[in-house]
Amino acid sequence: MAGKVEARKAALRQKLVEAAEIRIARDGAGALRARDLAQDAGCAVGAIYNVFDDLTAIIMAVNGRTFQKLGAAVEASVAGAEAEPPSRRLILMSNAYLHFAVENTKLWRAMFDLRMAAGDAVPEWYMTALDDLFANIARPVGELFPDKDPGEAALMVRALFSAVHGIVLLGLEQRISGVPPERIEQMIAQVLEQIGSR
Amino acid sequence: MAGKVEARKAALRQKLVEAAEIRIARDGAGALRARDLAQDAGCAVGAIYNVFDDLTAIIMAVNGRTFQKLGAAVEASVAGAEAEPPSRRLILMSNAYLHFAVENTKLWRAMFDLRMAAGDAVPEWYMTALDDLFANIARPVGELFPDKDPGEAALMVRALFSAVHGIVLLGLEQRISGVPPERIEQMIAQVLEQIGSR
DNA sequence: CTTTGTCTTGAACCGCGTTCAAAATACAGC
DNA sequence: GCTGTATTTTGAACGCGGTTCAAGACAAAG
Repeated sequence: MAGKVEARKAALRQKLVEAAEIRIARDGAGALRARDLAQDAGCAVGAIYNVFDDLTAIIMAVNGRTFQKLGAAVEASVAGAEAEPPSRRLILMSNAYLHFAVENTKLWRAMFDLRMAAGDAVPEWYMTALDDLFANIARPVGELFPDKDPGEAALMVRALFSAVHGIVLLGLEQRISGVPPERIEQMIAQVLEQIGSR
Repeated sequence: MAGKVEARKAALRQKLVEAAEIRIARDGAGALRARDLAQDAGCAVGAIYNVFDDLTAIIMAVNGRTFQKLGAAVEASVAGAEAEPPSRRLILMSNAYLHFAVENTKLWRAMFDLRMAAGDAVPEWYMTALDDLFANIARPVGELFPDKDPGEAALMVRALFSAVHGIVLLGLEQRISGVPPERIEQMIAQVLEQIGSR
């Protein structure tokens, strides 16, 4: 039976990622414990390290899945809305981002909490997913500012994404704004409408 | 000699906070070690706990000082610029915020990294410092939108702060934008100018 | 069936926040 | 001062948690 080991490894990988996803979603990435994970996956603690370099590698794997879902949610929010004005589409995407963050707070946080270990090579899937997300934002931005050169437009795309991210981040943080999601929607709309109607 | 103990305690408090500030500024809050701190302050590990509840309390104390400095830097950036148009003043404050973050990255990060332990009472100094900061932002916002009611204006203030915070945060993060500070200034200006000139 | 290389196991290692019993120190009453 | 009591300071020890590693289990080849 050749390849049995490979299959075992792959199965363990998947079980570990699934267990980690459940635990992160419930308790946050900071509460993830190797021993709990091993128990969930029905393996020894040491086995984890045959399949992943360390715990952060598992969190990264979970983050990959989260990023996929986030991208899909944002993309879906403007599917079939091509006729809407560009600023409206920006607001739709931002609200999709907000709602994803509200409904998957712990998983969403895990994506940004993880301090990248000493700048060693951002994973390729990360850059791809990010580029996809930015491409969606770039379309309405291009319509709003047709005279901007590509470099400036790219900067604007990042600026808008970061701005919305900031509003969602601090809006969900108790100590800074601590306001209900409807208020956060208002904040996003206030800012983006100003930009759209200049 | 009554009160000798108090004096000792106060001196230890200060030495610990100073040592912690130096270490956080250099290595980040995550690298703060109780044993290192005790050595820096010339006391036993246990002594730390006679003076602070735990390590996060020390980080909080450092954050308090950082917040003071940040507030002062932002306020100074618009001192004597009352004649400038409001959107220009918003940009001045944002750039001050950016430069503070660039020059004190680790200390600035520490303020936001600290997960507030289960929502138990945000410290009073925190709310005060935040309100002071928001008051500075509220002035130009009030001039830009004189017709907005107070509630909406307050929301706008928070939205703008959060947006700028987001741009600075992700701008300094390698994996998302990873652009030089001048570009971050451009991003802020792009967004705020759109808002100012509606 | 034996050999050899690989996988799996979980006890052990180590770093680190925090605690606590013992030693040191401060203070009050004489 | 001196002695007894209370408080503070000490640092070794505790507990937790990520990671390692020597020993046993297992798979593939001869």
